[in-house]
Amino acid sequence: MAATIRDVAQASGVHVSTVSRTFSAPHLVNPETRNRVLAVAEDLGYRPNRAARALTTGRTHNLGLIVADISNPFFPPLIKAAQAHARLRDYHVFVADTDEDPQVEEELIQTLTKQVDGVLLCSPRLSNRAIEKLSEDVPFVVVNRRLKGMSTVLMDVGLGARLAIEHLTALGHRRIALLAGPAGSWTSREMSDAARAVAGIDLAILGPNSPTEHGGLAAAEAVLAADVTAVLAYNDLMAIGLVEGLDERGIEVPGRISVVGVDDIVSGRLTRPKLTTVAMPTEAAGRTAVDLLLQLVGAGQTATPALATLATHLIIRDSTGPVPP
Amino acid sequence: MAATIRDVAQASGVHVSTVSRTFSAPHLVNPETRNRVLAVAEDLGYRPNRAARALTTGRTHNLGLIVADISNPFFPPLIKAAQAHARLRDYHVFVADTDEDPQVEEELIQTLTKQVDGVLLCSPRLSNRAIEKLSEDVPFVVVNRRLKGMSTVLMDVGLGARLAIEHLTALGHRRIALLAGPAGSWTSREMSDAARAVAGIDLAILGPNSPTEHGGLAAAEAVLAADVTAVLAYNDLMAIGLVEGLDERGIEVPGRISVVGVDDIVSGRLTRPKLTTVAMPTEAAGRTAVDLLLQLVGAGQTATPALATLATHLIIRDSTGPVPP
DNA sequence: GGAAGTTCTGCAACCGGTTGCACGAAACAT
DNA sequence: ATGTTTCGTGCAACCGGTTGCAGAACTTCC
Repeated sequence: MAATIRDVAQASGVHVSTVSRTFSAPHLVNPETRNRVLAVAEDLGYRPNRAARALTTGRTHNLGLIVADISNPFFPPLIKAAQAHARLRDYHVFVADTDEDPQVEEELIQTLTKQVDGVLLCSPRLSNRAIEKLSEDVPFVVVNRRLKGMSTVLMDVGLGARLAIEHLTALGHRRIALLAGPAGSWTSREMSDAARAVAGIDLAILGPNSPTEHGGLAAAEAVLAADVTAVLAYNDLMAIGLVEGLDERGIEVPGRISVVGVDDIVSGRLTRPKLTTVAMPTEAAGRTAVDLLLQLVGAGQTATPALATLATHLIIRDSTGPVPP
Repeated sequence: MAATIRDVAQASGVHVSTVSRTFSAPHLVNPETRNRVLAVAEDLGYRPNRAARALTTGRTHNLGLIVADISNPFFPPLIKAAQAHARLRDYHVFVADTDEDPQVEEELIQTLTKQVDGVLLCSPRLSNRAIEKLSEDVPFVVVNRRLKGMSTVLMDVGLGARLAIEHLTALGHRRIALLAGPAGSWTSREMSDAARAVAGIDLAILGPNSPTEHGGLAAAEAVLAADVTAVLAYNDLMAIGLVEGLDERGIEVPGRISVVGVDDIVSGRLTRPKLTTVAMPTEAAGRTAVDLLLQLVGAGQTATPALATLATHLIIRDSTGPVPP
């Protein structure tokens, strides 16, 4: 089997504690000894066993990352960035998918708790109370949900919504629909609040809707009934679905109706017309979340929760145009 | 801190070993005692510490899942399925992204080795020799690469390529280009072998190319130079990029050139024209891989490597049409 | 030359579980 | 009544590291 610390100790004629220190506190051991130990360790292919180390130190050097749906194209860049960033700091990442089920989410967190130093919760579906309860056991960073007393990374989707609406009003649109997301989504509420705050427009809020292509497709009828010239959708998938639905009914985008999405997923750049959208700083969010979490982990219970708000920006492509005459 | 096995033992007036058995070998303990212990455990919120358990049993109940690029839309469904399937069997999954870098891949596997019972390697970029070497330390299942003596899940992309080519020939195409993927990709070689085996066509193999939208875009010129009427691309991303590149040059798809992709990613259903493509059984692959891996883990070194080949099928949409006159 | 530091290493307990072994009590057979 | 099983539980060693404490060897300073 794989070499243990005792094999190395024996082979290099020192006590196990010296070998241990060679790896976890090198400055405490004589350079000469250290080199000898390192040489032997290298020779035997020894690598410290993280699970064993975790047992005494209480630090697993693992993080948990929980998302509602890995297949939603919004998440992979975040996961990727978080994972890469964590790796640089010598942390591994468990990724778990809750399938949008709060029950699963809770179980997952509970079984993961003992194995990680902290958990990244992305767009959680759990209630605030449940999250607060669970956070007694393990540090959390929440992404895309405001939760007092907890470290949080927010993407300023309110800003994005305002930019989008302003872009539309600049094009002459006055009657605008907001295609809302799932009920209870923080993001969705944030968007409608921001949109309502823009003066001089006539806003129709439609929803809640499923945050998928299909949800957008299904909403086409409601959009037409609302008699608007422009739509801001909860996310790109819905926007794409909506364009499809409008197309089926012979409504041109952006000729008759302009459409704006949110997320800037890859697909949005590939559809015709190319989607005007609010770009989310997902990679930055992943990295920031890991930073905040490690900060929390390092600080122990004395931690002050931090709040990071990341700016969003509007990407103007081909799905928006001047209001028809 | 969280309750340990000793807390439970004390509170229920039995020895720690009895508590341990209550969880890991219930049949060995008197039902009455067991219930008492369980009640106390429940009361104290006790959950067994997996890391500690791993130390003695040698089973971590964790799996590693290594992919080249989480952001490539081909992977998330596989990750999702694998992760969900593993969870049902009480396994957690580390997901790591190598950024297509063999070096990173190797390091990742090495640091993960001690923490997992087995590793799922998806479309590895490492050399066969390196993989064989690493497999001495931990069981592997390789997805999308044939490796003798190792458990393997293959998606029959050769079949897919043949179906695609036959579809094209049925439409009258004779001069067909194959847009290859990265050098050293098993999938890519498999596709060209299968394509070459189809009689009666004039096949141009173009590549290697980067397996991204940009790679497809960049290949547009080469495709035109090859003077073909149809193209089979290594994957959907490239196919979409290619359609884009052709469009920029005023070449209609499928009017002048037909294009077929591989993977059936969501984006392919959203582009205009909708992409004809070879659908890959990614979810099934994820589940099968987990099954094979756990089988291997259970069997110890006596394991016989297994090979699972999953069928692919062709989805005909709008990017292919009859050969132009 | 002796006291007071430094620096390095060893000892042993500990982290939170698991498990082979032994032993006492109850159940069964003779 | 005695001998043999079976069952349930306790004991203690062990998994592979970490770490507080103690002491040996070597400096440094008066």
